[in-house]
Amino acid sequence: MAELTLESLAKQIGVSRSTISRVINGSPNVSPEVREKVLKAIQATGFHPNAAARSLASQRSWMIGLVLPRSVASFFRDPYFPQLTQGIAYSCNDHDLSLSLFLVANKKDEEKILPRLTRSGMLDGVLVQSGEVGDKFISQLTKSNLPTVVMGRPWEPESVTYIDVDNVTSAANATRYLIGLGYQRIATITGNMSSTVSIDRLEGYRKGLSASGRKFLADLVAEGDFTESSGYQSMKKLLPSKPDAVFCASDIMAVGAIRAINEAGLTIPGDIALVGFDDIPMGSLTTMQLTTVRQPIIQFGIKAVELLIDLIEKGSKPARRMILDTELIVRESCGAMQLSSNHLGE
Amino acid sequence: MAELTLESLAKQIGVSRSTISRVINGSPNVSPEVREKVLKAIQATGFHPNAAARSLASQRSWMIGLVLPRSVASFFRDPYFPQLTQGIAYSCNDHDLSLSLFLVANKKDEEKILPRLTRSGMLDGVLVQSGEVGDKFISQLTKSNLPTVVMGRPWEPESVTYIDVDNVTSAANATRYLIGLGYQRIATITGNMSSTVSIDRLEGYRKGLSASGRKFLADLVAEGDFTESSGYQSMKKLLPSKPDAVFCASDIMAVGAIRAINEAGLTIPGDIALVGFDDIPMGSLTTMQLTTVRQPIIQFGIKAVELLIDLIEKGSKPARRMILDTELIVRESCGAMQLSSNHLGE
DNA sequence: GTGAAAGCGCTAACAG
DNA sequence: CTGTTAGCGCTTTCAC
Repeated sequence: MAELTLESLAKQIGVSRSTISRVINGSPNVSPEVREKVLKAIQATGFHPNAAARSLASQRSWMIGLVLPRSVASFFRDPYFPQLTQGIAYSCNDHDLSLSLFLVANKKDEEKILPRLTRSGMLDGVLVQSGEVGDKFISQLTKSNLPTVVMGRPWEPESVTYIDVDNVTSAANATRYLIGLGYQRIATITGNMSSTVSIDRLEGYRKGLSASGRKFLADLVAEGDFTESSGYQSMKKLLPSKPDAVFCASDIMAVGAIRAINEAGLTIPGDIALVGFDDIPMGSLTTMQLTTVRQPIIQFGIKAVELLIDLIEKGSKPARRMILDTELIVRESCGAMQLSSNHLGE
Repeated sequence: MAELTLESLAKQIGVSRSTISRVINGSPNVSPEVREKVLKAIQATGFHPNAAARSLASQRSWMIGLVLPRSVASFFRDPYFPQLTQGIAYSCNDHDLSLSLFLVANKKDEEKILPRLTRSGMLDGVLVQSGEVGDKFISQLTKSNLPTVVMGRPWEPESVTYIDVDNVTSAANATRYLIGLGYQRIATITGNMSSTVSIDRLEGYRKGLSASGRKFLADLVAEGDFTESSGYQSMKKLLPSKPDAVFCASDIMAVGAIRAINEAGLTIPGDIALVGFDDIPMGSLTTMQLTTVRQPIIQFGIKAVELLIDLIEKGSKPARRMILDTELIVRESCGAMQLSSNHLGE
């Protein structure tokens, strides 16, 4: 088949290429009859405008990037990220955007990818996962002219647009909930403390304690790194301190903690109560019904895309901030089910 | 800062834009001195060519697509896919390609995405995950002019390029291995039989049985769908038939089977031996050391990208076919460890 | 070895 | 409401 272009199509149906361009781009300045005729021709020929030519002329690519910096190496270990990616991808479909995925493996990738992102005009904007404190790569991105939405609180939030959940309040609420259930020695397993999300959740844990007049005890805190095995190791470190409850900064670490608790011959929630964070689908991970702070992961992705679209269309300034709500989902592992039956309807 | 283009850069350093283009694209027809000067200027200014202009002129986008059809809904449930994606993304980085991700959620997405894929010139080629038998979307893709590599055996393999592991032989070997260990009633949990991979692994199971003169018994076969819960349900269905070993078509279904076996008060491998497929990282899934058929998932992604590059550069014809090897990883769940200590070094 | 010139296929003023 | 025209920033002949 001959190359199908605006020009050739235009000749076929006897209009100018501008007219076809107008109907494709939804311009109101086309008469109904002509629009009908053009639409029919497009349908019949299966014409689709050339993306490169379109981008070049309009200075818009209709493509956004999803960037996972090197510091987010756990990326495809934690079910959180695949879910997030799914939310983002579906949202892109709904908005007729294409999604480009950049997984940064190493320093060399960073150097190759950064200029491609910021200077090639390939993308209208990017979504980048907040990584470690001090990550140069992310700050170079936010300082560039490319519309950028950071997912998770950035290290230096000044004048950068980001979306996050309220980790501090969520963690404080979870901790206070455990206190309310009567637990005395509430421990926490944190993520790696080089990330803002871990800092925030630990901060929430502290606040939850102090709001109820409890002391913060260093030997009831263990640092993990958002992997299952770190949850397991951290729990083993905590056991000698005899906690009767543990707030885990992620579900996947809670799964590791469960393993350590079981191995020690202890029961949940009888000996140790547990609360996680995320509410990832646990079907395959453990049979324990985990009480957890639910993050609206899919929604997070959807909102992130919409925030980015807003940035692209209305400019990056002023920086915007969107904080999504979480919800404490009470299940077996915190022991509340045994104390009351009020929550059984969950 | 003023817009940086080939033209403006050329003026700055007193050469023509063709010359700069030549050094960027590695043409040999540039004198060493000029090349040096240009390189320095590019370095200093951080110049990066505009992607759209480049694509338009060269008819190449240096971008490939990863397409996950609707029929692969389990996508972000099974750890297999995130790993595969990672392999593909890293390989793209190495080859200076960009990766575009298309997750098809529904019929409407299919209709919107297909023409964008095949007619917009946005992509140099696509990788598509083989889905259900009869998937129209996939066959439209393979019949288009867009270079396409199918991952997994396609429904109609004639003249389509694909990459796969030898599922039939792998499953047959696993089955024969169980026979060799002395098991008498070997069952299997399959994936959804609408997919070629499930068909192939069941076929291998049959071949493994018949190669040893065993009969194929319908009540020792249960159909799952590659989810953990389907593994659990399938195992429950199989229990009344008293199998002493089970070959599971995926690790994630094996995890479900383990759960069902444990719930029934039976032990592994004492009462029932188990072999899985994939060799996904099980850290967080179960404490059982699962014997399994290892697929080289990351390698699969890397090779798929290289196959696609070959198609793009040398044309889609003739169709190519690449079959990767698997390896049986012997661990506790098949009972071999108790029979001999030869494999302990694994 | 280097520069000039002709597009690549589209959008977006600008006329009419 | 529609057509004409001038680019968007690059690659790629073609001369020199």
